[in-house]
Amino acid sequence: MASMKEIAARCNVSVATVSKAINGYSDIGEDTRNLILNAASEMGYLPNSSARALKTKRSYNLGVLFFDEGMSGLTHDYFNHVLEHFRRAAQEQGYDITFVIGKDSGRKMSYYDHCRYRGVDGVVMACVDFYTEEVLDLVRSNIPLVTIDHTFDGTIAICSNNALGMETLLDHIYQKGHRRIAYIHGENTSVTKIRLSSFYRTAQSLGLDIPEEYIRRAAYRDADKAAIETAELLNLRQPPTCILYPDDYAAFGGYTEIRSRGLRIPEDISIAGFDGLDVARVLAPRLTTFCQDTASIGRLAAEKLIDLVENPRTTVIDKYVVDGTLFTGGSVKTLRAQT
Amino acid sequence: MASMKEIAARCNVSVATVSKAINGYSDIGEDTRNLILNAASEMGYLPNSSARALKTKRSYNLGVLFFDEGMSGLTHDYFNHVLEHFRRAAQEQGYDITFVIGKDSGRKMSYYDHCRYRGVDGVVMACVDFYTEEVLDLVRSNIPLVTIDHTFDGTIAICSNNALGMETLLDHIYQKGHRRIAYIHGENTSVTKIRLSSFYRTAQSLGLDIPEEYIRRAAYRDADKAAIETAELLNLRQPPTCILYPDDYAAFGGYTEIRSRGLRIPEDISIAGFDGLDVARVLAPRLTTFCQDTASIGRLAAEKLIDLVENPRTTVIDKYVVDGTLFTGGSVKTLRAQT
DNA sequence: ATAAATGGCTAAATCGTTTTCGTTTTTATT
DNA sequence: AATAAAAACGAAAACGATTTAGCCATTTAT
Repeated sequence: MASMKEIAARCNVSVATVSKAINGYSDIGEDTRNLILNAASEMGYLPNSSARALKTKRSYNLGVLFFDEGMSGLTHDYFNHVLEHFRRAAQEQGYDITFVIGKDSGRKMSYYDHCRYRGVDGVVMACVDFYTEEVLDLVRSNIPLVTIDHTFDGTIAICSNNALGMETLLDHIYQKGHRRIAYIHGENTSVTKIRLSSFYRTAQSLGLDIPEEYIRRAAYRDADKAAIETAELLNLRQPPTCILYPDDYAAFGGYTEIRSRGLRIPEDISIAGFDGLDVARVLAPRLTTFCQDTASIGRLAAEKLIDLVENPRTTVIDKYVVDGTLFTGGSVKTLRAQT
Repeated sequence: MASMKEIAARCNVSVATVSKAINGYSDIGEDTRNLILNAASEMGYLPNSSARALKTKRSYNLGVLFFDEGMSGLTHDYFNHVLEHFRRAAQEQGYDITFVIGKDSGRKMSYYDHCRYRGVDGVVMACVDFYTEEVLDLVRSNIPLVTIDHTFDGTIAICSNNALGMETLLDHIYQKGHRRIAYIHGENTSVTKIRLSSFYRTAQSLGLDIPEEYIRRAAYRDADKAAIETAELLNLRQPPTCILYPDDYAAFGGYTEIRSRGLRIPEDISIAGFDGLDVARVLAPRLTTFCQDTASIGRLAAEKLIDLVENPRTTVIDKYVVDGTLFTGGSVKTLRAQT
């Protein structure tokens, strides 16, 4: 309500002086500054973010771009954990966030246009299909960008260490004595590719032979599909002794299918998830899974993005890899070594 | 990049004319309008939201205020479902959303100040502690407001029909033959109060006698506490035959505790949840629960808030109650009637 | 033929800041 | 005492839109 103009009038100074006093410029006398600051707080002055943004071209707003196969948006477990920490870190530094949508959401504006329209200072993007024209337009623009779990040339990337996760998980299972290990992987994203290749690489270095029929596919968080694929695996003449799932939630589909056949976990078959979200904690036996460090990922993304916004560089090739940790539940049985 | 000024220059008209042409005013000739519109799209014109907001005092931004005991934020299952639909509905109508934070988040600005600073056109609030001074300042302000699952005088409220939910659930369980029914309720919020009183009311109308020791407390989504309370209930000399939980996730704590004692669900004891979120779907047996209609709640909140923003009224006392539906899983056993 | 109404357009003020470039006054330097 | 330098402040333009009031030229009514 109260503007600089009113403060200026009250203090008999110009609005330029008010602006400088409030923004801590050095060419304002001690006494006038105090006069102005007191008046400002008495009058409940707040800067007008629109006016400021208009003039400075800095909105203190960060765009969040998220799009996944299932259109789950904020209900996406992994993403909302990352985003929650991103939001906190951003807001601690005075940045608010805005959800960027594109034509897929029925609007005429593209992602890039939406960003321009709102004047966001930077954008974080996650889990989208990274290769549509609309996304690439944004990537090629001069808007500071941080990608999560994907690497573009010339952008900052924050990546969960999926390769390590898969390696750790598989190694753990191997150490427990398992040799027939199946992997139901997720949709065709860069994350999945990394996990899959890590799976093969680790298997090879362990000397494991993974029959092709042990590799199957179910979408992220699709428990029903996971159950179906589990059934397929169990029906094999030589079923696996352990099944890996794309995420903890999908692993539930496994629990269901396995138990509906009267089999027990882990006595009759072992399973493991990926993500380490809350759901993994509540099952009995607890699910062995690889916990991604969503807090660090979100926070780091915010910090690096803000740093890029405030210290523009022409070329950026930073990639930060965030490690996770293995959570050992009771869903993987210790077998005596057998080949 | 391209501003109205540039379009005006290119078309040899004034910027006023450009503005009117773009905003569909009637006093612009057919031909000039087309000229301008073509130039605008060729030049990739986009309105500048800051400039527009500065002049019109309408930001097309809606504030989202959410605060819960556990600081779960976007990871809160019920809330993120509601919010996802709120966001979609809002963005369909050209509104973006901004997370409003207050002093609790370590910033110097209060909720109200944050709203003023960003010039949000309206605010939706949910699941916060509705009676802090900071929140009340916002409620008493002249910013259009919609509350979710809480009623203030003079604001629009969108409420999930928790009373119906509890009644439906309890009635269902009663019909299944249960008479000794325990209820582990959530934290002390208005929602919990409604459910609790509905529980008592329904119990009374069914002629049920609920011993005080059957009523216990665990925070929302606190599976561990729920497990502890479950243990207490099972240790009673006269344990219940069915236990109600504050939410589906908490019910998991029940599964765990119950099974760790070698008891079976529902053969030895029945349980039911509340919320009907995805997690309820993946357990075996599926959890009987009351599904809140988060999609309708979120969408309705957006529609009503935007309507209020665009059609200001001085007094508002609307309350919309959104019904949910019972999901009958296999977690409640049919007993032969016994008193 | 004149007055009134209409259509099509513009000038200019305004929203609330930031920022450049002065100007004035004071203080330091020689 | 003259000059230079520093300190404190202000005028005004600019950011990109919206909107009011008015102007001019036609058209229509009288």
